[in-house]
Amino acid sequence: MKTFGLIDCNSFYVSCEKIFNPYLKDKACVVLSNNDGAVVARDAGSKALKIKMGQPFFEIKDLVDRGLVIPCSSNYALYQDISNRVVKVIQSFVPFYEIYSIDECFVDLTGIKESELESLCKEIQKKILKDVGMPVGIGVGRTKTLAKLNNWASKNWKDKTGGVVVLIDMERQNKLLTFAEVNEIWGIGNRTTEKLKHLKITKAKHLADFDKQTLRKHFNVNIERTARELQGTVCFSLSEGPEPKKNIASTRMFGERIKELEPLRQAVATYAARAAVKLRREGQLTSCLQVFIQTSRFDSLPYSRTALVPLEAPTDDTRELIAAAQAGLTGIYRQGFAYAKAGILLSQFIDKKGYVPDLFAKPERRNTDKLMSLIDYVNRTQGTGTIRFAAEPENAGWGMKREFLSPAYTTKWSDLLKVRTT
DNA sequence: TCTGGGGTCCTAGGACCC
DNA sequence: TCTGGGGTCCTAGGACCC
Repeated sequence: MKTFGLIDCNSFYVSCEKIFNPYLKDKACVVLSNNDGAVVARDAGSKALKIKMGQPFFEIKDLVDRGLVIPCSSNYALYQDISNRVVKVIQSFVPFYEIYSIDECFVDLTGIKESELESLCKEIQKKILKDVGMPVGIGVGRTKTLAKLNNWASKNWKDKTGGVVVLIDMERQNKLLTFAEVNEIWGIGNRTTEKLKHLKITKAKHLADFDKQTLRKHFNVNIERTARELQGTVCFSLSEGPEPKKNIASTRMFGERIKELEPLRQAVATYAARAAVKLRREGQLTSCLQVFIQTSRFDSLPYSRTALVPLEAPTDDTRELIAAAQAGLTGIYRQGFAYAKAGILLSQFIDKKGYVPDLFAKPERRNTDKLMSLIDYVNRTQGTGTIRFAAEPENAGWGMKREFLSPAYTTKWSDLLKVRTT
């Protein structure tokens, strides 16, 4: 029998901001998306103010102006660093874990006595809070789906549970399943919840008990697996070590609308360069690049096109990707629209190790690796943007708006927190 | 005026093959 | 009037996740 745990940071982005800014501690606080467009993270205080996930900033601006809620622009460098620190603590307790997202981590607790699980979890929780300053909730169950649901319970009944819910005994687990709505289950979204209603499935327990054949026929194999997991049968196992990515995207809304081709060419080049860095970090070559541009989906006259640019040979060379992106853009750009967003998608990867170049490959490719790894090295150690391609502008008018940005407390010497002693 | 970004997996259907 | 069967591969679109 297996035992899984899920460790999940509470209001992760907001908690990161609060670690370094004690002023925020007792305030209601939200973190905004790129361009300060919408709310992407809320703490208990902002939830109490009925601020919703994804709510546009202008709708809560009034609350901000009245000082009832403090906004922060998103600061991903900070969040990633805090995330790494949390994982480090987890590592020191558990050898087998899966980093599921920036704020969640599955752990394999198989073999630990049922009577000891709760105290172990409390200890992990305490240590993460003490060493990193991050509050977490922990759910433990017989499958990943159950661990996730128990984690939800740990947050939903935080006061009663202290943020730790361990359910190994299936009778007790089933009690929770009769309480929990079906849309609280991992893998069951809005659409599926609506469809399940027609089958009179509204609680987690209904789904667990439902005929698996019928589920598979009406939905798909994953819904069937989810239902089995609710009964305690392991269908999803821990995947250790990150799988190689199958797609890489780099997309952004612009800080302001763009009408002309030239700034679009710059934007697309900038995103292509960013995607290329991710690609090289993965050790992959791409054979296909997609570039898209779109107006706002709220526009009365929307326009959205994607160009698919096959590459002559698999590559991770920024120069080739920029050229491909701009060539694709030329084909889809139409005058007369106010573009709000553009992006690059890379797909169809080949592992770089073991790739044998085509007999007819262009000879200049030979310089690629040295040049690219030098650029990556300089940018990694001296700061992003130290070396740019000419196609990428230094300061673009359409660049990101981040009005409420916190300092890079942990990743930039100049932003280090200062402590004054008097 | 102002509405996120980056992923994964599954399925249906078309193209193509023998 | 009649019009194979079975297989693979690829893509677009849908649904989900954080």
